[in-house]
Amino acid sequence: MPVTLKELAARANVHASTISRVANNDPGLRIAAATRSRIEALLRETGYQPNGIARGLKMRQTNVLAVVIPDVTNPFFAALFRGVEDAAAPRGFNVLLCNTDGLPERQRSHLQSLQARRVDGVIIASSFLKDPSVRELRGQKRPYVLVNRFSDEGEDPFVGSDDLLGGQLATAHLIDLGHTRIGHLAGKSTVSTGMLRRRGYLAAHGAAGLAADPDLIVEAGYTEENGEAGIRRLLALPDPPTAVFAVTDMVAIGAAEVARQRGFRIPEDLAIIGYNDIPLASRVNPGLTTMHVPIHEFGSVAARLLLDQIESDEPTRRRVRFTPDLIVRESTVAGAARSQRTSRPRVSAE
Amino acid sequence: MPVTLKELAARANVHASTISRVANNDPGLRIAAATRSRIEALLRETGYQPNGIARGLKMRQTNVLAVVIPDVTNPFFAALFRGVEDAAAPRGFNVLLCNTDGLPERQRSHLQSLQARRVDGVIIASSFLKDPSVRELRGQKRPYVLVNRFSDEGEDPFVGSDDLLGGQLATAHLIDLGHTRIGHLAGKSTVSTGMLRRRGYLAAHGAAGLAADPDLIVEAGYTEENGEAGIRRLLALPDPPTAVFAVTDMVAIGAAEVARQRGFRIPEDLAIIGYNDIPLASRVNPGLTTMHVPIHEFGSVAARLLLDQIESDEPTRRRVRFTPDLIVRESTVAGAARSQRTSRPRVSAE
DNA sequence: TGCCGATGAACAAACGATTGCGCTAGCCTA
DNA sequence: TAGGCTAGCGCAATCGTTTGTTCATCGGCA
Repeated sequence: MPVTLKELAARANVHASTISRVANNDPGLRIAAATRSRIEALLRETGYQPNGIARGLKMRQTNVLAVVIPDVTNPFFAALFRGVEDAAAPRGFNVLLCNTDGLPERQRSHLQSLQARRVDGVIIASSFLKDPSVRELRGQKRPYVLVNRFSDEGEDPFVGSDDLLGGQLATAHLIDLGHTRIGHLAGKSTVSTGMLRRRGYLAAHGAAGLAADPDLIVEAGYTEENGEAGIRRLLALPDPPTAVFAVTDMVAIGAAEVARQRGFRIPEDLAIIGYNDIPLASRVNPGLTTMHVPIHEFGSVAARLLLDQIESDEPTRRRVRFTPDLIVRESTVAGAARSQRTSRPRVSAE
Repeated sequence: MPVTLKELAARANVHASTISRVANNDPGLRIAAATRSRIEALLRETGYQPNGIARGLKMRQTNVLAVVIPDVTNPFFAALFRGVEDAAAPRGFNVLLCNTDGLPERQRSHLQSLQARRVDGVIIASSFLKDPSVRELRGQKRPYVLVNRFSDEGEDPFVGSDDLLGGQLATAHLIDLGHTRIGHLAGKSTVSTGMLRRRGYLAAHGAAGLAADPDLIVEAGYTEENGEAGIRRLLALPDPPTAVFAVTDMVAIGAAEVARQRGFRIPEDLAIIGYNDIPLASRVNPGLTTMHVPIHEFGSVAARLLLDQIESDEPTRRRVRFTPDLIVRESTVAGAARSQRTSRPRVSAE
């Protein structure tokens, strides 16, 4: 049972408040040197640590952040979380992790629970374009930051990549390689990344004077299984694509696996490009061409945005968008250098 | 600003305590039907949620668990965490995630912070054999469970695999394939998994009447980089091994990568077996032969052990050990069926 | 009519910390 | 010697709940 202020007070023959001031190094504290050293000795001796709960109640601050993601088993979100914790821990914050599996009801119940717990801030990388739970969050005064995906009109604080540009660059890469029938394993149109990357895909076609065949766009999802199912539909087409832009690396990996099982050589018969450059991307065979985004930084920047809001006690509307970067590997260009980065990512913040 | 009991009390013309009893559905509560429905309507209308901090202070329970791991970016620990959360969330618990990067001082500082926060229980998958921070934990009355690695004399509650047997089975597999010079990329001897799997490696040699060459054992570590460095040392030997047992899949993957870069064909020139069967293992090329352990279950069983302790308010000494299972892939047997599981894992609990 | 037992709800004391303010010595000054 | 200043602490309210106890009211019964 940890020691309390009151017990220490009894032992030192002073009032609890005095112990508290000494422990907290109250700057304006006038105290006899003897008393101070007596108390300090006692603090060291007992290894006193203030009860964070009581302190949280009084101070109205818990020093806890929460991260809400679909699934930490997905390397993208694991890296994101590390970014958050690496920025939060040095500033004395612990981080709760909540997995939603992409289910709105789990997201709602997690957010409710977080509100009841009075966490100081929430990072959500799991939101939909029209997301009631995010709307609620806007109503409260609790700081929050959206990561990777944004919601609605985009008035929320946000950290992510320029998905429109990314989708465009990815598709343009395939076009540059001479492909004209390019499939798109798209994300949900209810999710910003899905919508924007798809728009980028279309924009690249437009810019190249290519007509985009609607049949070549299948709304897959974000998981490996989604990629497997999606590529099956594309390959079943009468005139199947020679290249595919997948909305995420996991989708691309699932697609590549199925294609290979069906005897397609990659990239000769089917070129594939993903998005995010998760660690796994450079490790699969063949290495996955993809759009690199600074995942770890997403997390740390989001955390800093949150912490600054908490410390300054005023909300922000800052939106930080990183420019994605094409990484060419063997899944689009046979014999490409593995794992080579073409340039450093740039950042644009508003 | 969320509504408080006192405010509701004023609005309903009753005392705060009455609201509290209604909200908590106090079984022995005698209350006029009219009052009750008036209060219930108010509760619904305002969406009242008790302040978890105040409640935690009074009840001496936070409904928060913590998971302490080296790095969630490692798929093994990500899966472990999911297991914990999947078991904890339905019972109303949230879970803090703490990454230590294997640094004892970060572990200490996290554990201190967790103690100050009065989390209800701690799951540690990052402990050393002689671990001062675990020793401290034993001193407190806070429930804890060690996962995967245990500490000291092994009197702590624990969930993991039978590492001695696992090491033995892995090595025996290589011996069965005809290898006689088998390298071991070992874990730290200060960590239970490292020590036991190494012992299993030696035991398999003994059982087969093979002499184990001490030069073939290099204490590598647990990361991919450790595997890369380790295999370099093994390959630099005058009489290098024809097969390698790596203490974890990540180490095996690092080793395989370097070996392949050096022109070794796997498994023809060098057979490699790992441990844990992380998702990545079936996806690298060639597929990694490994010892399967139920990672997700590690987490969920550990969480249940913890929750049972918390609810019953009495500590446990239960130790649950799963039997690892050989999964043969192409990294030891050319043309082996990918991803095939030989049998269901069995469990032994004490 | 007077007493008693339910009934329905208020009171108040925690839980452990923080913090503005008040109080008591002692010393200095006029 | 009285009044004032200051150093050095203690007091007590507060954060929002929970929960054992007390209190008032009312109906029933003798």
